[in-house]
Amino acid sequence: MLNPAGQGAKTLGQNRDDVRQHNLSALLRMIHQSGTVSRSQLATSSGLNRSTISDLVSELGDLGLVYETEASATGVGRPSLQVSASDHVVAFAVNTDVDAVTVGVVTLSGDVIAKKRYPTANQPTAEKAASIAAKLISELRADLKTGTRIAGVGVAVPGQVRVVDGVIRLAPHLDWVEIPFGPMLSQQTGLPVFVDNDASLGCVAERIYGNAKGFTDVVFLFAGSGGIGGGVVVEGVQLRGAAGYAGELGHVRISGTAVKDYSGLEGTLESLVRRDDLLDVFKLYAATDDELLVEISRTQSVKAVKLIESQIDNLAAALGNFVNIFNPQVIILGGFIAGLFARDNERLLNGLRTNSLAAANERVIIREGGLGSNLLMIGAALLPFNELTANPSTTRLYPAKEKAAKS
Amino acid sequence: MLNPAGQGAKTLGQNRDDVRQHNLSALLRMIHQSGTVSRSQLATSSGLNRSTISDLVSELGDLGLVYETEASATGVGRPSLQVSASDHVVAFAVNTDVDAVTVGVVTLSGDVIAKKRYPTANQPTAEKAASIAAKLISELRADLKTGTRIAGVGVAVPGQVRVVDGVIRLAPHLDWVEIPFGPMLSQQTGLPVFVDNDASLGCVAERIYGNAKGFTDVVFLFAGSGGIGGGVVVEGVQLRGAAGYAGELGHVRISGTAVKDYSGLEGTLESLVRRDDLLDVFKLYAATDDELLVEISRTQSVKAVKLIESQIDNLAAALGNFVNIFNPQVIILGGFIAGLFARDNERLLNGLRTNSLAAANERVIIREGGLGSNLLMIGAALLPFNELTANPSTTRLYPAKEKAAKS
DNA sequence: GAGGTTTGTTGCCTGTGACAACATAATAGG
DNA sequence: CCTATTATGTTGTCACAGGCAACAAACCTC
Repeated sequence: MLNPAGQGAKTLGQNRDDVRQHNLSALLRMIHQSGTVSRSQLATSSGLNRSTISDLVSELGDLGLVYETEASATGVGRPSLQVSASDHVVAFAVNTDVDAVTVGVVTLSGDVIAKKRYPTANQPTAEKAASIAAKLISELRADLKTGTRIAGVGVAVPGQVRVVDGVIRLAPHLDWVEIPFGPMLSQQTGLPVFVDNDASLGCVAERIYGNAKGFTDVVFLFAGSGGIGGGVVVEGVQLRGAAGYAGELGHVRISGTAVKDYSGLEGTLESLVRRDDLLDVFKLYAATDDELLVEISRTQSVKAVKLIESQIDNLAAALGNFVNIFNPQVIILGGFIAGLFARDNERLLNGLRTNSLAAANERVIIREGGLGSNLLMIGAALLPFNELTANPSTTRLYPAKEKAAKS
Repeated sequence: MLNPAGQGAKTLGQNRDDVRQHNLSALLRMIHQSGTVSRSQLATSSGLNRSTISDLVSELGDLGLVYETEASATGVGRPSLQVSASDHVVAFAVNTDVDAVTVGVVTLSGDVIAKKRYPTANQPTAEKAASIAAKLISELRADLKTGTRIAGVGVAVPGQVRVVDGVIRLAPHLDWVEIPFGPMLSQQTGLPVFVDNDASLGCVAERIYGNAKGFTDVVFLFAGSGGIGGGVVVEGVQLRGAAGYAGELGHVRISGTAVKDYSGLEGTLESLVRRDDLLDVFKLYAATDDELLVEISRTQSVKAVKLIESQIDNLAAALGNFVNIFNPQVIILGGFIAGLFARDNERLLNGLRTNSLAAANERVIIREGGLGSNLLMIGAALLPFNELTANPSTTRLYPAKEKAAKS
């Protein structure tokens, strides 16, 4: 080995077989992210020859991952065939939250075709959550159309996840510590399971299907009942860090105050911009996000306005940090902080400007998220689909009916 | 185009000719970063066949970029040929600082074989700095051995740089705003010029040649007379951001205090950990870094110790943020903050732990930089060399004697 | 010196994508 | 309705890069 810390995987040489795999993978990724693309678009985007595209697409078709349809003509010349991702290839998306376990079925074409939510009284234990998830997956699996094939399971967890082996290191709101959730669920379902942080997955989902679509440098911030999570995409690549814990944007310190957040850190964004404070001032208890957003947008109460302004200022300070650090093209806000932005975007933008360097902030766009309640379903499903698109011809797919499953 | 914001360059298809270029590039990069590698190491690291390595290396040899030597035997079996980066291929490294312009000559093998420093009374104007740099380059170029070829010029600037076109957006300590420094210097030297932020280059240099060698996730923090700069490497790739302004770690806000830094931002790391404050407390004026480091390490003055501890605490808060955000394997400190760490590493490590999440901080290593005064020379030279290693067979090299230069 | 081991070299082979020529399907214009 | 034009799909051929096997070379051990 040249390097002590395991570098080199990126600069490896490329033997001849890899080219085909690389190209298959590149095409499938384009098709997956776009849903439907014409062959000619594939050719121009990839730089590959028409004949090569033809060959590769037919191989993807043979693998059952895509299908072609004839398009109605739009201009001169022979109309190009439309290539679409198959909706007979699906992934299960799991979200373990404080008050429920949700499982969805997402097609390779990007649609959420089924979703089941299983409410839990308190925070479930990891074992409980895993068995609920396995049960829901089993039910949903039984309902799948014959011939449907399954790429795997993606799990979105509000906490820090060691991505390589699917171990949840710490999910503070669920009170889970060092849980091998991936292996647990894999054993119960017989499917490959991938686990990642919920906000990171939300970020990737927004980048591919949502309001950050097409951007290469994205900062995503999601505020829910469990604090503030973040995700970052840098030059089109998800920021994971050495072990996969990167992107904990809610725990960034912006103040010297001694207020602590859920993880015991002081003066962090999460400790200063709290959903509960808003609920308090509105005298709302157990409100949905929609109700909260309505209150934020219409309140005239002096006290509430003051709180909102203070939260906006703190949010601006944090966003300023992120702009200085990442120089993103777009910042996506989700949850109630999107409401703060909607309430007074001028104040947030001005605050952002005073808290960051002009060169970095001058082109930043701030937007609300665009995927709504399906955000985490789509994000989680991307995990198995990414595996599939990376290795289209070698990734194993699993049948809908479990009896046929064997290694 | 599939995407509105110009993605896709990464997922492009790969036509057949690219494979050769990719492999040539991969091999040259390995050789460049290691200085000397055996052919068998190249084969195992790259996964390419012996015969292919032989072919590719001989092509690199024909290009004059590498040469082979026979190694003394170390074990059983036929000894493998050693492949070394040529020291007849050089790059000029330029550092424009507040008090001097420095130009060095760096070989592809990684040695700084010449260096000239031209002190300036005050901050030079950009025009002045460019003409000084051009003059030094011309002198150094005349002294080069015949047959030496030049890859280009790399410039390290303490400020924000738009990397794509070499425009310095803002260098506060030099008082430069919106300066097309790259084009200016390119015109005067007739050589391709690449410009980047000094701390970012320092980070990359430390990662390839210094104390972060072999790590893939690195946070670099450098504190000099002009404030605190930072650089980040994520999964082996330099963090640049959308326009190349990312990594401004010195301007990260960690406190609500109203102290402003050089760029007018409040409560930032740079505003709270100041070199001038240390000089004040030691009653040192215009001290070198070495003198300052000695004082930091040996002082017993209560006032000084208090200041040092406060700076360590603030530094720890900032490092905690970076750990939460990037989850790095190693943090490299340069300048006087390395002295703070050396003075009381326990305090810094404890502070880091209380300011970051356990999962992310548990494996972080903190080290001082290892490249000393050559840091920026090596870092800046990497810019033209990276261009060369990316395209070994198509990058044009320039002769040592200027008269032979023609487009 | 014989045998084992690792590496460099040579010649041949395979697979992959480029390319050109042709076929096909649309629009534009008379 | 027919032709010209444009854009795309299809087919067969070709060039070229890297794999592979066999051999040669250089080292170690016994």
